[in-house]
Amino acid sequence: MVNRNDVARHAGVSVAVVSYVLNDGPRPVSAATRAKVLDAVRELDYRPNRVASALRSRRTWSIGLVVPDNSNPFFAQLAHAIEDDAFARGYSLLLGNASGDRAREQTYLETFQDRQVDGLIVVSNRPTAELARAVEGGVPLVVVSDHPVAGLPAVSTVKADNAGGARLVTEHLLGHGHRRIGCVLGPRDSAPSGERYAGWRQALEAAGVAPDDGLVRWTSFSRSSGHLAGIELLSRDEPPTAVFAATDHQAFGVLRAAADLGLNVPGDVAVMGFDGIAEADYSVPRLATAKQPITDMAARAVELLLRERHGGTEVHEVFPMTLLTRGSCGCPDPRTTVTRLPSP
Amino acid sequence: MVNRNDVARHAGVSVAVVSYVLNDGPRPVSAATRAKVLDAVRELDYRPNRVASALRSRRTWSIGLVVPDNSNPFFAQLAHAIEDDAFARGYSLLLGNASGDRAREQTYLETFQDRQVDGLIVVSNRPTAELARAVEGGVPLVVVSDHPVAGLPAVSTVKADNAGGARLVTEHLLGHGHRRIGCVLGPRDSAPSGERYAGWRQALEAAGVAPDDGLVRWTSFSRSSGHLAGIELLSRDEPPTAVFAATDHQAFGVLRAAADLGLNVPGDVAVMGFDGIAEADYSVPRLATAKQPITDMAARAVELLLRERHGGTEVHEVFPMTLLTRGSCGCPDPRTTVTRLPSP
DNA sequence: CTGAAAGCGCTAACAG
DNA sequence: CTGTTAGCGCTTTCAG
Repeated sequence: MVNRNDVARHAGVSVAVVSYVLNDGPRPVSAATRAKVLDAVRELDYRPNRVASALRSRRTWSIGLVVPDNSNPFFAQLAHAIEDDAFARGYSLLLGNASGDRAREQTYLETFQDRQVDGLIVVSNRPTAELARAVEGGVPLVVVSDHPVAGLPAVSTVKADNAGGARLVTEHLLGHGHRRIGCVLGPRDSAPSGERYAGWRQALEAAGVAPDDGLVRWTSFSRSSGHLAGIELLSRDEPPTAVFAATDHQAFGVLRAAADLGLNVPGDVAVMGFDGIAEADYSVPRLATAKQPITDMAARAVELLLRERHGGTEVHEVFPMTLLTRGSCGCPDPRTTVTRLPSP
Repeated sequence: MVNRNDVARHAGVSVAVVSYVLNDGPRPVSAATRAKVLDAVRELDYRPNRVASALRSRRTWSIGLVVPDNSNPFFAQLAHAIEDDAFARGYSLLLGNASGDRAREQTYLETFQDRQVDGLIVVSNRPTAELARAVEGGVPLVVVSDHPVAGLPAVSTVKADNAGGARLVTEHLLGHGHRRIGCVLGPRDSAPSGERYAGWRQALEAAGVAPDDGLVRWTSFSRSSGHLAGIELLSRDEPPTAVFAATDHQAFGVLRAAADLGLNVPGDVAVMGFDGIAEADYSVPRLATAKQPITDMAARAVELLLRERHGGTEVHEVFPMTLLTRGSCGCPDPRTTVTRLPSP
């Protein structure tokens, strides 16, 4: 493999000059010398070894991303958005799935630090404080989707307004005239889950409807859990007339449950989700939901992460959610009526 | 940061011994010395710098994965499966999205090599030969989902039996009595797309039905393209009574198109997809499809990649597909009939 | 403006 | 069984 010494020899300059040219500094180089070096680089097809560069400069130009499960569309879309930003800034992305395994998540936190990543973005069920403890080495860390706790180490966080989003959804269902609104949540110890539950309660109470915990299901954030919870709720003697699911994934499960029970959505039961993943626009009926501004959150997470290199102070950002009304909540579905196209 | 010198000093041994202990070789170490070293490691909370180790040993314990789009469930599930295998073997995964941009894909191929990955797995629309050219540095490469071309450099490939899968699907629709079977494909220059088209033709011809290219739509592998193609096909004067879509994503678009046109699936039109992504089991109706053995393919890709380190010869593997019949093709949906559960 | 030289932290001969 | 030492390829200070 051709290395920097070969280039220096070929160009008839010292190895330092090759660095100066390639890194545009830290010392200036005359135009003539620069040209000689660039020619040599081209002729030898030289590509700097980023590992050696990282060792010396203490900068790997890589960031680590740990998510619960990259095949869950919400995390997938978040990961893609983060990768976009990282790529634009010249960083590469190391991706790890916790896969519901604390030990595995911990291993990734450690191995990414051992690999000297320039920063770590973590999406986790674990409280931020616990994650911060795992990152004592001084690697910048940004936590996505958990809430900050007072008196933490310098960890920035980025999350959506979970309670506000849940209120938006619940208020919208109330607006459709529903009073018995079921609520499918994630695990009890998940912070986002608790906040979405709170939003559901707040909206009901504000409307003078007593929240009925018999209509609440604490389960896990998956389609199958949503399906099961949906079957349970919709099989009650007095079933809810609408269901709010804490993730779009769970809402898909509820849509399935309704179909399994021969119920029409939104006629017999309205369904709304949470997250605003892209696939929500392609279910039948289309899934009404509240959208997290995924790309904005991703952009901010990367920005905060890289800013911390320069010793910024930590920031806790909460992003507002947007209501997306579609067929499943009882709103007219804009594209449901399609004029028949002429055959080509 | 505590480094290996600190450990050696603390343990009262030489730096070499620290290496021998931590790497379990290449020289043996007495039990007593080993204990001293391990104690020092624990007391100092020492973690080896993997960058330095990589520079010296020429092994990064990382592999690069380039996919078109990690938020597409098929690639997401493939990436997850690959990450699982990599993790189990102690490798970390660098993930890059080509995002439909040749230049970006090329940049990733290069930057991952510059980062000295131990291997590269690429899923791409570009022909394998072209990818192989981008990887001259001798980095092991495995291409997923494209077909091999004779006379290539040593590149192993892994793919599903696209034509066979398409035949399975088409034969199944024929078995349901359909004769006018539409076909929604990806881009014309995509090899998998061409093979799925061939499978559709073969099945029709074998059944004595003349393939009608008026029922074929070459488009892109997305939900929206599937939707548009579905609207077109189903709005014809003589619409197909069944549609085979070359990806599940496209099939979701076709399901939407049917709903938009007020058509019942499978009553008015049967729909089948291709890929077997997890979400196909949660659409309404459930999407019948042919499943690629994603985890097997991922496992094999990683295995071939790492085997090449030891100078194996290239292999081209084709994985068989499995038919998954569900409500959308006209088969009874096992879980459609659910006994009402008693209220809790 | 350019060159020489000292490492970054680790591995693995080679020597004892 | 253990210690010494020469780098891996690069960056950057310090001299010239």
